[in-house]
Amino acid sequence: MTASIRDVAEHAGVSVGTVSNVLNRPDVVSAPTRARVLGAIAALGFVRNESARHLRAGHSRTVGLVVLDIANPFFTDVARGVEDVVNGAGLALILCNSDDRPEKEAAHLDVLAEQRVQGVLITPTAELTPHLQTLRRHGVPVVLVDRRAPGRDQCSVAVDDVLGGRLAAEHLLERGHRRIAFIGGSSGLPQVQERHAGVEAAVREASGSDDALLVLSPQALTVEAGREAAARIVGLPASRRPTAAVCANDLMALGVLQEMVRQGVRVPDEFAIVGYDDIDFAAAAAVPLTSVRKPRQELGSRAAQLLLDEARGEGHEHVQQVFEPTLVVRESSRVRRSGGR
Amino acid sequence: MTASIRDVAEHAGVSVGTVSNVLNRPDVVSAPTRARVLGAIAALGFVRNESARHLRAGHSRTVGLVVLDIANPFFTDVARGVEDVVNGAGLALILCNSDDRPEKEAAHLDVLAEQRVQGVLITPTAELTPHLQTLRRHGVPVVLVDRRAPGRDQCSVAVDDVLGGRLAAEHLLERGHRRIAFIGGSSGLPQVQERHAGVEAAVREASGSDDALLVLSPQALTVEAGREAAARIVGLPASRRPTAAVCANDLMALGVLQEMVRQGVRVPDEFAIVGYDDIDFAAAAAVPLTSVRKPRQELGSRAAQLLLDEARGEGHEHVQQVFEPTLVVRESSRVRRSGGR
DNA sequence: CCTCCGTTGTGAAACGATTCATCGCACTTG
DNA sequence: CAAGTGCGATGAATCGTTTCACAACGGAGG
Repeated sequence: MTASIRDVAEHAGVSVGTVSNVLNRPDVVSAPTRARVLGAIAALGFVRNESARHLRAGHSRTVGLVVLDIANPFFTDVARGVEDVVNGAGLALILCNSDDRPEKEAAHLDVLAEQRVQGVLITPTAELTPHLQTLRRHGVPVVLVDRRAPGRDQCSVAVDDVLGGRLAAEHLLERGHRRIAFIGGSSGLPQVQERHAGVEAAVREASGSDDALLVLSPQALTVEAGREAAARIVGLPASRRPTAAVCANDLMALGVLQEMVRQGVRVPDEFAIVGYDDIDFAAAAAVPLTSVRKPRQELGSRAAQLLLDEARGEGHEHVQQVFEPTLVVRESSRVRRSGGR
Repeated sequence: MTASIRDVAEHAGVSVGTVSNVLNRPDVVSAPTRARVLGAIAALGFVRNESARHLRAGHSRTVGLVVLDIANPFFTDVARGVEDVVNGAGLALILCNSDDRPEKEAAHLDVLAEQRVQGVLITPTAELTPHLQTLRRHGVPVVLVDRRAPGRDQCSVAVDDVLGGRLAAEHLLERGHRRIAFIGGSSGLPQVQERHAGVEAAVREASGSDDALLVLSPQALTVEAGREAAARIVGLPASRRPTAAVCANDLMALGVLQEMVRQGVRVPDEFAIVGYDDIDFAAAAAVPLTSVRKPRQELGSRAAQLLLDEARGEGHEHVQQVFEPTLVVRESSRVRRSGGR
């Protein structure tokens, strides 16, 4: 169907080696020959077969990125950062979505392994999945994104989520909130656990115990889950009901906000909300969301740079980079309250 | 580095052909041999080289999707629909982002052509780019997404955007709005032009002329562009200022809403807003957005099905499918007004 | 005992691009 | 004039997998 390098050679009256030279080192080919070959390429509409190149070269020109939720703008922002760097290096990006499900993640990793990608960027569902281990044992560079590497033998680009959780909780405590909810998730993502730990530490320091902290763990980190969590909070007796929540991400925070508004609970007067990630939509919400900001795009671009460096080989040193999050205060937590109930 | 089929053959004491048979038609291999080969595969951690398979087979196991804006949830929803179908068929998806820039689109298409993808799903920046033409001439199936094919010789999955624009405008006209803005974009996307046409037709039918329609065309279809457009509207003298806007997509609508709120213009009382796409965030906005709903995920899954059918060959018939949009009314246009001043 | 047949397994020939040792040729130089 | 030099172009080998014609072998049937 498609013209091969042999067809081009024939059409131009040269050998395949010469065509390849025109493609890869034009300087060693004389001008007239080069012109003839280029003419043949144009005439036949020749397009290089990447698989053949790859097979011969031993390494492909693609990189894989596996995210937890493609519908979460946090990850599309990360993906943008990755894409810029990867495309800039002349490579193609295969973007995969695991939906926080280990089976889907495993399937994607299998495909990426078969494609012989130069490396994999991943926010994994679990710490050390067998598929990830296998990949690394095969010498495929793997960089963890938004997740700290457990050891020094691997690159990672993460955010200090304990600090993030602490920032969020301290902010609410300062505003006088005494009963706080942490709305996390049940899948056990370390990011969520760390945020939880930060919140817990802050609450404990402020109140001496963590009775003041209510922990909810819906299944997923989605808007829908946030709505459900809010409904449960509203259903609590007033004496035990928290007056504010730290959410594991902005999607949940938006869900909480929606449900609170729907139920007639005034935000932030009756209930304050702090989100996490500071996606663009946080600022556009019904009540603009206070959120913990992470350098989303930079997370992606830095991770991609580390991956490319590792893939290039030659004295690569593993880096476990940790960014510091900052708190962006908006309406959803603005009003000062006068101490507990 | 990685074990090849030859290593496996050696390790199992059989020929490469037999290993291949174990992989591709296990039934023709005797049970004991099969077991030995599978043992060797496990022992060596053998992973098929997809490029070599592809090279031999003549066709790859990947599909490309090129979207206009990966940060727009509309497209991530479409991508989800595509992914489900494509992965379900055992293929991998290469997701690319053109940012509505022809050069980026062209670069992505080049890469996809070199990868010899089975087909391309694309929301193109322009009608008939040379790169798309070339791709099709090479026999690569191309399905247009959210864009009607110009002829019958190609599959497409689109939405009737003229109707969508009309629904939005008629809704506002019914509510008594007499001066309406259409906030589109300058890049000339047909989708936007059609929405514009629908709005214009409705306004003309209602008022006999289209003096009542103010058209703004910021550069991009983003939140930021929406904010700028809103600022311009607020800056108009009251006598010429529209009382409502139809936006080319929800991102812009969110931007318009944000700026209006910031400037103290009450929505919907002083200014009504209708968005387009009905992304999930539309319902979570400061003032929940009225929007024109499209079957986002279905758009993707249907397009992917058509692509796979075409790629399979054998009596494929091109389909130009058009979905009907519906209007979802929310707060941002709820209040009835008493006719223009 | 010979032939035929079915079952397993073999090995070489592709697929398309790259690489590299080699060759032809024109020119320079001693 | 012979030898040396350097530029351009050549073509065979190679990457890993699949495919397919064919071989080896054991058993059944005549």
